Amino acid sequence: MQSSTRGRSAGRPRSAAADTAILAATRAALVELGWSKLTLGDVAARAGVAKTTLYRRWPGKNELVVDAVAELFDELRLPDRGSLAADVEGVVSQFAAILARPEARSGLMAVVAESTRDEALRERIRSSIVERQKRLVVEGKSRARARGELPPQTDPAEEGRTADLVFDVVAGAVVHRTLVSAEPADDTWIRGFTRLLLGGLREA
Amino acid sequence: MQSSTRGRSAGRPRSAAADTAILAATRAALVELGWSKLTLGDVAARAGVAKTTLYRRWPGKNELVVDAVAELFDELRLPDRGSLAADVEGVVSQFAAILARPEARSGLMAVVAESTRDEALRERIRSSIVERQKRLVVEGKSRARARGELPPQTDPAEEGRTADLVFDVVAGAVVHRTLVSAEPADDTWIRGFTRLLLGGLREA
Amino acid sequence: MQSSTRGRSAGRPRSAAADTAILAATRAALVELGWSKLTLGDVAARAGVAKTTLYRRWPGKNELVVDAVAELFDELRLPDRGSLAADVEGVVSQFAAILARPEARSGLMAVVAESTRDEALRERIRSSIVERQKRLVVEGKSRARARGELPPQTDPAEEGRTADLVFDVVAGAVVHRTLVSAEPADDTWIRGFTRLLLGGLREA
Amino acid sequence: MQSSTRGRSAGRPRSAAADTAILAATRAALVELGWSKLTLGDVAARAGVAKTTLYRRWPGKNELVVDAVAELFDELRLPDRGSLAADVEGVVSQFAAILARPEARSGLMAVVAESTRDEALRERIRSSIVERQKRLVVEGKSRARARGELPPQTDPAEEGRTADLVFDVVAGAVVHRTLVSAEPADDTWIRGFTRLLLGGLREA
DNA sequence: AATTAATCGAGACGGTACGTCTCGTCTTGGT
DNA sequence: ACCAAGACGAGACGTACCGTCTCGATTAATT
Repeated sequence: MQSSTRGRSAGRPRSAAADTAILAATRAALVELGWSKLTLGDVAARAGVAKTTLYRRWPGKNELVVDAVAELFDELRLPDRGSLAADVEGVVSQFAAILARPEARSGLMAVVAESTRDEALRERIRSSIVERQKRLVVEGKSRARARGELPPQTDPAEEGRTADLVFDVVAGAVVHRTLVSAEPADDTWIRGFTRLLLGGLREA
Repeated sequence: MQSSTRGRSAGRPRSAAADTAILAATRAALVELGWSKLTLGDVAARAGVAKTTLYRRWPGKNELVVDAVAELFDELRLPDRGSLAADVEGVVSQFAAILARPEARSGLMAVVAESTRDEALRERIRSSIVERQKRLVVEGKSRARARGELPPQTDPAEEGRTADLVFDVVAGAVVHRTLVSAEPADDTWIRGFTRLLLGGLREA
Repeated sequence: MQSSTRGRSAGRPRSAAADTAILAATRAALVELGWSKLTLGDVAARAGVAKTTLYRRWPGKNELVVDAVAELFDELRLPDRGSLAADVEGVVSQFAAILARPEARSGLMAVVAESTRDEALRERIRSSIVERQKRLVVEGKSRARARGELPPQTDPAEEGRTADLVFDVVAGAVVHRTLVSAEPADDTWIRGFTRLLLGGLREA
Repeated sequence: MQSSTRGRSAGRPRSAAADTAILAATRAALVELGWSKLTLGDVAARAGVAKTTLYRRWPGKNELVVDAVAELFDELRLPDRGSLAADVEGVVSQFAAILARPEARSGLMAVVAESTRDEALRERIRSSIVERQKRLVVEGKSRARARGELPPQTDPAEEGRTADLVFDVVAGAVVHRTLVSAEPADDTWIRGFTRLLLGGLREA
């Protein structure tokens, strides 16, 4: 009795609007309550959805928050500002702006903390957030190379290692500045950091 | 009438042994259960202490974990290995080793996450962990200066800013590498990172 | 749109079996532990029910015990033994037998004590126990009147007052004998009490 | 080397004022909080005394409340009003007045309830309250006999049984009226009850 | 006057139960 | 087959008292 070709199963299809509403409700709850006081019952209520609907789509709080937060980082862009230094400053500035938003601050570190004991969650974070944003480093480098600010690529493996290192340094420094040291990543700080990073890159 | 100057307060004094037992039990619970499944009732039971004793001394789970984790970082030393590069590699290596221990991994990020919504907790982390370990940066720099590897100090304010920046970069990069990217900070990575950092420092 | 008239409310309906199990468990706990050592957690465990289920249905220990004890008194019957004296002796004997059971002894006085400071509880006791059993007095009187042992009813208000008085005297005397004086209400005592009561009734 | 005859032990003697203060504080707490919310810590604080002092003198809450309540019933008097009926009405009225006071209402029934599972407490209640007040029945009867309202005593054992019965009926009826039926034992009720009681007594 | 010993206040201690909250699952009837 | 509603078993939360225990400080009677 299966009419269509693919497994378009019978019965009422899942509401597409529900996913959007749930993720938005999750971010709203993160803003108001923070991660530890966020409850799935509350998210369901905000989204106008039953708890069962929520559990049907996400295994639990951690995975839900990862998805809700991941969307925030997709806003990052790498605008061409003419020089490598300016490009780096621009993207760092955008990154700092996202980390200044409470829904990101609260959620991101919490799921990272949880991920230290949950391999599946770690993988989810890596694929949804980390690897997804490494595009910025790769793109930035190739653009700098086109401008002649960096020497042409040599060993691809070495290339990957350097990209990973740069990503850890950039993301780590901004996160540590804003969340651990709890001081603003303002323009002065960003300029200082960029000078240090590019200096290191030229030497290495 | 109170005879003495300060309040050698009346009543039975608090047991000093209890504090030690509680912090050790907290670390043990972090290893076994991780932050989110750690319960204060369980910690109390492990420490052979009543829940009330625990609540009498710490306001809650977050503050307890901060204190339990802070002690771990006091193990950090800055041994003189003859050159700035070797010194940095040494301390980064120790730092990475601590972050490889599950009681640190689980606890540290979680309290940072909580601190995004709790000013008092943020201050506790800062004074117990962050500021406390900046000593390493200061000491390393002065040692390098004595060796002539760095120019003598000029502006003290500028000096402080640089120390903060270096601390954010070092701590942030190692944390991001081990917890977010979830890859080991092995000797290869440490050498690469140190080269980048020192290159940047010389330029800046 | 709600189709039916009254709120056949949505959601899973409450388990009817739980109520029965909880009241039985309450009586069992009263027998073993008495009122003051009875805990709602223990009752829930005995009934194979979660604490929340219990709190969803009763506001607290007092109300639960009232309901558990009230059922005991519904066993009282007024068998026709041929004369008013024999009827009274019969029902007093049954009443004494109930008060000899530990689940009644423990619970009844305790909730009466609590009710001195809780109007709602007082009303609950009155409707579930006191007024409910006054039927025995009314029925006994009408039966005696049919036999010609008592004069026909005159003033209905006066009638009600007398019924209340008789109920207080009978219930009070038996309770005081068994619980305060703490001596058994055996056949000798019951005969003596019945003679005194009926003597007074004929005069009054 | 004990000099004196009795064991007048050395050391600081117990404060006599403390007992008075504690019993008064207990009654005050009964009025404000009732039995179930009365805590020994609170009583100690009201009495300006340490908890240890209180536990040194009473085994627990129940015994303390018995002693605090027992003093209330010592106020009962049997004034000579000229006839048995008037005497009974007088003492019943006093008894009802005491039971109208919250410190008696709250405490009395609670300790009776507790006593159903505590033999030592039951004995304490009996000796401090019940037997102590049976004097009223004995005195009332002998006075009535002197007036010729009752026949002279015959069998002493039978005499004791009757006194017990009368005490149970009087105390039980008043308690039941005021605490269980929770209606006032006003003059109308007292007159009705006295008529019933004396009618029964003359017949029996 | 010095000694002795039980009392006193204060308050921390190991326990236990409280009543509430959230979890993730399981029934309902309705769409 | 999906949905909203809401009851369910489970178990941690942070608080309140329990009755006991250490403290140093009093306070009389005995030396």
